[in-house]
Amino acid sequence: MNWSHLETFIAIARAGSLTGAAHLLGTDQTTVGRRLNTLEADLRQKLFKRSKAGFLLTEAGERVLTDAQAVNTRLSRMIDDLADPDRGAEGIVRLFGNTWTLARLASRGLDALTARHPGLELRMSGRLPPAPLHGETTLALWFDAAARRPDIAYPLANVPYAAYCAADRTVTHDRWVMFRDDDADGPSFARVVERHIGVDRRIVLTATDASILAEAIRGGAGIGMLPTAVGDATRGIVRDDSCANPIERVLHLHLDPAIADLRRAQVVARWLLDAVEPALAATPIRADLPA
Amino acid sequence: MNWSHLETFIAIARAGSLTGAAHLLGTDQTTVGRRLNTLEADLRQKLFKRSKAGFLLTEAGERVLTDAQAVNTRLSRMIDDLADPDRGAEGIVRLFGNTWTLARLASRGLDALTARHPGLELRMSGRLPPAPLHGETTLALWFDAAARRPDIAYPLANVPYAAYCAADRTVTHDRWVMFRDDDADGPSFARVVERHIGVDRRIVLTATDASILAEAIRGGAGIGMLPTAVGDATRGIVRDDSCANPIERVLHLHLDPAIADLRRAQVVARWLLDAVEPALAATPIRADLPA
DNA sequence: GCTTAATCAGGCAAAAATGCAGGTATGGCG
DNA sequence: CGCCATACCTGCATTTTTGCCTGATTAAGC
Repeated sequence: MNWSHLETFIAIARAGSLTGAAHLLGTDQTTVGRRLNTLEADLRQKLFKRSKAGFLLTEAGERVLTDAQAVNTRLSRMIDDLADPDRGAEGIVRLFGNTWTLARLASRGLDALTARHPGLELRMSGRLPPAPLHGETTLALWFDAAARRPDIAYPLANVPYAAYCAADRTVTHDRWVMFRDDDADGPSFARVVERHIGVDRRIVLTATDASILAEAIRGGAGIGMLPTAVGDATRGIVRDDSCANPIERVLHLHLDPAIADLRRAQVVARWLLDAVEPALAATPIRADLPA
Repeated sequence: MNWSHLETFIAIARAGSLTGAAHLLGTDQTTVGRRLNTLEADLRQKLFKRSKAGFLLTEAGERVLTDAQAVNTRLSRMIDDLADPDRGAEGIVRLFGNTWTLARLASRGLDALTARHPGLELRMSGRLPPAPLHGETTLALWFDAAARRPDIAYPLANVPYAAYCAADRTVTHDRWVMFRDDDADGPSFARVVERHIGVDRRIVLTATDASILAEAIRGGAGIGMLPTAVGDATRGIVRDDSCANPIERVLHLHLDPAIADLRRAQVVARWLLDAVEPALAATPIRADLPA
C-alpha cells in the first residue's frame, strides 16, 4: 500500500468529490480517481459509495478515515516540531470568518506577517467551513457562535458596534438594516439588536456581512448597527448614537486543540491578536491561547 | 512530503545501509538513496549521519523514526482490522529461532498453514534479530532467554532433551559436545548441562545448533544432550540415558505486544502451538497468548 | 602496501504515474 | 421532453520515477 494515497483519500472524504479533492490537492481529478481505485484495490475494500450526492464514506471508509486523520495530524506535528525555529512558519493556514472581518484584517500587518514567514500560505474564506476540517490547520473568527465539534472558542477581542445612518439624508429612525446569518448556529446577533433598538422598528434588509449593510445605509435604506471600524471607514455614512447606544460583541477565535500548538497556527493566532485593534477598532482580550 | 518515503526511511534505519534497506523493501539501492535524499530535502533535516559504520540516525532522525514507527504500526493494525475475516491472513511474518527448531517446525503442518492463508509469507531466520524490529510482525522462539526490549516471552512448550551417542562406537563417557551461543543473552544452557553431567567431563565441541551437534555425535566426536526430536530422527545415533538423565527446556515465544493482535501474528502463533508437539516431541503449554 | 569486498553515487533506458483531451452519464430546469 | 451544467471515466503524450550498469570510495585482510 502506498501511504501517500491516504492523503488523497482524506481529501476526497473532505471534498465529497474527486474534482473537489483534486482542487484541494492541486492535482488532476483523474489522478485522484486512479489513486482511490488503487487504494481500494490494495485494501480490498470499497471506501466510498458512489452516489448521486457524491462520494459518501462506507463503514470501512469511516474507519480508514479515522486512522488516516490520526496519521495526518501526527505527521503534521512531526514536520512542525522538526522545522528550524529560526526559519519562518510554513504551510497552509485556513482562516474562516465574516467577509468584512477578514477584509479589514487583511489590510493590517499582513505584509509583515508574510515577509516574516515566506512559506506561510493564508487562505481566507468568508463562508462557513463546509465540513469539519479535522486535521487541517484551520482558524475561525466568529462572534458569539459556539465552536463546532473539535474546536474550542477563545475570546479574542471586544469589538465595538454603533448605529450609523446616511450622512446626506434625513434620519428616519424607524427603518433599519440588520445583520443576520440563518446558517450560523449559536445565539443570534439579530435578536440582540432587536431588543437593543426596540421592537417597533421596521427591518427593511438583513444581510450576512457588515460591508453589505454599510453600502445599504449609505444608499439610504435605513439605519444599522455596524462595527465602528466599518462604519467609520465608509464614506457617506455617519455615526449617530442618538438612534441606539453603542454595544460590544466578543470576537472568538475557534481553534482545534489538536493543531493549536502547530507553529503556523500560533503565528497566525498571534498576528490576529495584534491586528484586531487597528483593524477592528477592538480591544484585544489577552486570551490564554495554548502555548 | 511523500508519506511513503517514511517507509523507506524506517527500512534504512533498521538495516543501517541503503543496500540492506533495498533488500528489505525488495527494491533497488539507488531508489532507496534517492528517496532518502528527497525526504531529507523536504524536511530540511539530515536524518542520518553517513559514517564509515553505515547510516546512523541523527537526533532529528531519532525523532522522525519514533513517529514513523507509530504511523507504521497504526497502519498495520488498520489494514489488519480491515481485512475480510473469511480470507486468510496476509502479510509478512518473521520467525526467529534456532535452526533445528525452525527446520523441524517447517516440516509439520506448514503446508496446511500456507494453504489456508495463501497471502501469508513466513520468513524464518536461524540467527538473532540484528536490530530491534519494532513494528515488523516478528515472532521468536528461544529457550530460557529473556525477551528483548518491547517483546514479552510466553512459555510455549516443554521440550525434552536426552543424551545421545554414536550407535556404532564404543561409548566414551568423558567426551561431550554441547550447545552454546555466546551471542545470546539470558541464562546459559551450557551452564545447566555442565552441572547436569558433572564437571569432570571434557567438552570437545560446542555449537550453536542441535543439528550440528547431532552430526558430531554421529561422527563419534562424543556424547551430547540433544532434543529427543532431533536425536531420535538422526540415523546413526542412539539415546543413552545412562550417560545423563533426560531434562526439559521451556521454549518461549517472544512477541511484541504492539503487534500481538495482528491477525497474521495470531495465526502463526496458533500454528506454532499446534506444531511443537509433533515437531519437537514437546508438550505444549497452553499459554495465555493475547486474544 | 596491495588486494578484496562492500557500499554509495551518477548516467541512461525502461516502466510507471500524471495531465490533458474527449466521451459519457446524471440531475436540474424550463 | 430536450437542453445545460456538472462530474466522472478512458486513450494518449509527457513527465517523473525506477532499475541496471558503471565507476569511485572506503574498510578489512593478508
